[in-house]
Order: sequence, then C-alpha cells, then structure tokens
Amino acid sequence: MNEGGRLTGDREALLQVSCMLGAHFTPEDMRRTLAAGGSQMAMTTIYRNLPALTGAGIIRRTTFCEEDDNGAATYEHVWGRPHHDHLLCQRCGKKVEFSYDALEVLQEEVARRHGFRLLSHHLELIGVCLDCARGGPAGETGGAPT
Amino acid sequence: MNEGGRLTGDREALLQVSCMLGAHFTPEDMRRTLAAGGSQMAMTTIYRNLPALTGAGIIRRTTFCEEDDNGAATYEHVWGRPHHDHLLCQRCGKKVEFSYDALEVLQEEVARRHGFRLLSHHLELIGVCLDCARGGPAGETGGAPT
DNA sequence: CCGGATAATGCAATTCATATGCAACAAGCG
DNA sequence: CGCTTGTTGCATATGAATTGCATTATCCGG
Repeated sequence: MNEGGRLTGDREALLQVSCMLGAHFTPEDMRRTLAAGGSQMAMTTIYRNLPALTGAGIIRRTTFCEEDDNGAATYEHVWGRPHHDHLLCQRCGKKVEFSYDALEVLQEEVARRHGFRLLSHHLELIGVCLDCARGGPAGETGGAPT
Repeated sequence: MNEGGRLTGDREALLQVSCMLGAHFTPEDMRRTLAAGGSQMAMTTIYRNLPALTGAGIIRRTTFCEEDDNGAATYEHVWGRPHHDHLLCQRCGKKVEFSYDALEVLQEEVARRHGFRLLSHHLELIGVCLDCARGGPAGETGGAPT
C-alpha cells in the first residue's frame, strides 16, 4: 500500500524539472522544459501531478496571483531550500527573495493572538526597486502619478 | 479631459455594491447583488470596470489565490477602511482580518534593506482556528503533517 | 438646451488555464 | 508471469476573463 501513489517515470521527471527550474515557473514551463529534454508529457499529466507535488512539500504555489505567464499559476521548488518570501518590483517585475526571522516571529504572534495555530503564510511585498527608482518613470505602470 | 473615464450609472452602482459587499466578493457576486437590487448589468461591464475600481483604490484584489468562488478572483472594498491583512483557517475557511503595526514596520524595514520603496503588500497567514483545533481532526485537509 | 465626438455597454464569440470521461497502459504485488 | 489498480493521453468540457462590433449614453462646446 503506497502512501500517495506510484513512482512513475513521469513523476520522477516532474520532480527533476521542478528542482531544475527552482525559482518561479508555470505548469507550461515544466512541459516545455521536459520537452526540451526529450520527455514528452501531456499537460493533463502535469496538472494532475501538481497537487501531489505541492502536497508532498516539494513545490508550492507562489502568491504572485497570476502575473507571470499568461495568467497561469506559478510555483516554486521549496524542498530542501530555506523558507523565504518575496519582494516584487512593480515596474520591472524583478523578484527578490528574502527571509527575515523577526517577521516570522511576529506572524506567529499575530496568529496566536487570534487563537490560530499557524501553518504557513504568503507574504509578498510590492514596491519599486532601486534601479527603477533611479531610472525615472520610464516604464510608468499606473499612469496616474498620484 | 476626464482623468479616468465617464461617470455612468453603472459605475456608481458598482461603487455602491463594492461598498455594500465590503468583505470578500467575486465579480459574480457583484452582478448577483446588482441584479437583486434591480440593476441588470453584464459581466463584461463589471470586468471592464474592475481595473478602474482597483486603480482608483476603491477595491483591491485579495490574495486568496482563487479559493472563494469557483476559481474566480476575489476583491474587497478598501476605500475609507483601515488597512488589514488576513488570517485564513485551512479547515473551515474562516477569514479573520487583522492589522498589526509592528508587522508593517518590519516590512518597511525589509524593503528598505533591499533598496525597495514599498508600495503595498499581500500577507496571508494560513493556519487552524481555535474552533477547528478543538473540533478535532474532522476535516483533515493536508494529510502530510510536514 | 442641442448635437456631435467619443467612451461605455451588451451581446456573442473567443481565448486560455484547468478539469474530466474514457480507453489504453504500466507499476506494484503475489 | 499475470492480475489489480493507479496513471497517462487524448479529446472534450468547464468556467473565468477578454475582445470585436454595433448600439447607446455621457460629456462638452456651441
């Protein structure tokens, strides 16, 4: 009796690409990478295996609510990597990973205050990176300078 | 020369419902509420006006990555309301709003350290609320205890 | 107060990510 | 080695969000 499923070639392959892609990728990215490596795989299979991968703690959905590819969900490989959150530049889309213990501690504190046992969190800081701030309002996003 | 568009009845109506619904609603919720109030409105119109509303700071997209309705984006009314973040119970789906200044301060700090000018953030704490913790492992969700 | 320029709306049809039914197939177990 | 059961692929379905086009309403100048 297997715990979560059978160990198939496809799953091994998915494990590999998720690890290889690491940063922030979409299901489509996985397929493309696999295809480039010679392993053809149907999107269906990828989609069907994503829950298993996330459930197993191999990857997790990033909170960039569909900004990356064409509205596709983005994931990142987390297994064996230290936890981190993200800073996102609104202008250039640059993503910076950071981790800050004090922040985590405070989050625990908040959860405790509300009677919650904290399991995980999604934190995304949105701002303007130094380069873009210096570069001036070149790629002005909002339009309204407020 | 108008700044952002014309003031139409539909937009006023959307303003109202967003304010009325307040908490966490989907575009579909807006349509349904409007319909209940006698104002028929096409989804197209709602979708086309959402960017205007968010751009104007009336509403914002919540970060619950499509969990609410059937995968639809959720929004909340923020104009004139104090900023807050969310605690989400993984079992019962309960959403608790909170705000914690120290947390905001630390986020500013993180951004500064990385040379970012912070504009906004999304923070969502995921855990198990007191009720569900007491209620026992009734609706066990994850399975893998990490 | 009116009439034209132009943006907003509704409808239908489209796009795109993700899910599902079903038949073929492969992994694991005896 | 053969059976059971989970997995894969294909085609198709779903459902949110977007777009083209004709119609209508808003704004603005007269």
